Amino acid sequence: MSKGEATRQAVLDRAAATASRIGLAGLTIGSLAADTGMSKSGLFAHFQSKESLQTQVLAYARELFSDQVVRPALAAPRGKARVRALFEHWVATGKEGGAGCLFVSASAEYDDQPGPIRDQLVRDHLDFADSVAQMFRTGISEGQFRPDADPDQFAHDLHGVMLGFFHAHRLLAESVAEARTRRAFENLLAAAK
Amino acid sequence: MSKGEATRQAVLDRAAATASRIGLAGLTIGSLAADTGMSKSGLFAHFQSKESLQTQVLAYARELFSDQVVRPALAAPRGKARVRALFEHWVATGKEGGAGCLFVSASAEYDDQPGPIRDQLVRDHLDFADSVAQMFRTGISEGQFRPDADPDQFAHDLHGVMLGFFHAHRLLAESVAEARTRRAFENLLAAAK
DNA sequence: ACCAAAAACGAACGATCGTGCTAGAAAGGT
DNA sequence: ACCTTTCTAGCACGATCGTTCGTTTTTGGT
Repeated sequence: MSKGEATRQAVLDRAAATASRIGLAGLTIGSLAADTGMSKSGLFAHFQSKESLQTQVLAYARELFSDQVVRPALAAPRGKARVRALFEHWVATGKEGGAGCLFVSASAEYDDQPGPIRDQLVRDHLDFADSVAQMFRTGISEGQFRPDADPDQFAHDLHGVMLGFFHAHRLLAESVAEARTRRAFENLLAAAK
Repeated sequence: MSKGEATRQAVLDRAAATASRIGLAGLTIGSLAADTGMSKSGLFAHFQSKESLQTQVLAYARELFSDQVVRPALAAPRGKARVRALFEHWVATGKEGGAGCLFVSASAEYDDQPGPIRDQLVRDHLDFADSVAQMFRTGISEGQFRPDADPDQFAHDLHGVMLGFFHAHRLLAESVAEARTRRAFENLLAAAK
């Protein structure tokens, strides 16, 4: 990996961490340069514009999320166990301000602002929702879920459960957030069997 | 109502609308002044600081939300009907970018930034969650919900359902968002009976 | 060791940010 | 109709925003 690519990755890593705290729109070339010990112009040269920086942060976060949540789940046995593994890894990232948080806050920030950032968020979400639905579908064909259950509805519902988790855990710092989320998830699974 | 108070309200109304689109942190004295046809300093004089403006916008949005969602629900017969009315009005505000959206995006924005704004968001949410739980509790004593159901868990779950709705409706503009949300809500009610 | 290419820097730009200060316009009670 | 209070505009400030440009340093292949 070339030197330039290495620093680009380092910047993106730091940017993703910052963005999951103060939001993707709150990112600033200046403060990001200060964080990484670079000059503003030196950092800027790696990205052609601020918007490009933001979309690259998003792409970087998606890779992170895939590594931390999706791929580990795919390692679990297909069907219900895989859905459960997905949930567990998803919760785990949420507890430590991982990549999941970035998508939650970014989605809320850009849900009404057309442009490439929003487009990318939409694409990523649809992709991920499809993956979830597919995992659930496999559970149906394995006979672990009711055959008349709706995979897309399950993906939607699970997403709502996770949004509720992020809200309760990060905003309210409720110690019960995880317990409530687990109950909600189990209820979801129970309703599908 | 004095002239000053009238313009203050007008500014807050416009600010709330803008904030529900681009976020509470995205508010700007300058652009807000341009929107309302005032000078920057003339507008600023009504609020002592930007942060004060933001907290006042939040307070204004809470009144709006109470008027549009909570109070109409309280007009419905107690118990399950009231919970259902709450849900209906909640969905209605979400469909037209009302006050509910502001809280969703603001919560995501400030969930990791300590300060008065976050504090106010937490207070408002706890208050509202208590109201929801209380409505549900009444449903229990009316015999419409299982006596061993957990009112706080219900409030948490319903909130998750609504977050899922806002996400699907506003980000993805899914036409099925409302239908999925209704199904999720009915499942929640069914599980409580 | 040389040298082209890549990477980082420093300075500067116009714009806009939030925030004061001061003078004038409007409002409203008398 | 006056006078005090309230409201609004104009102007300026330091800071920071994203971005450009020219120069200097570093890198890595030969």
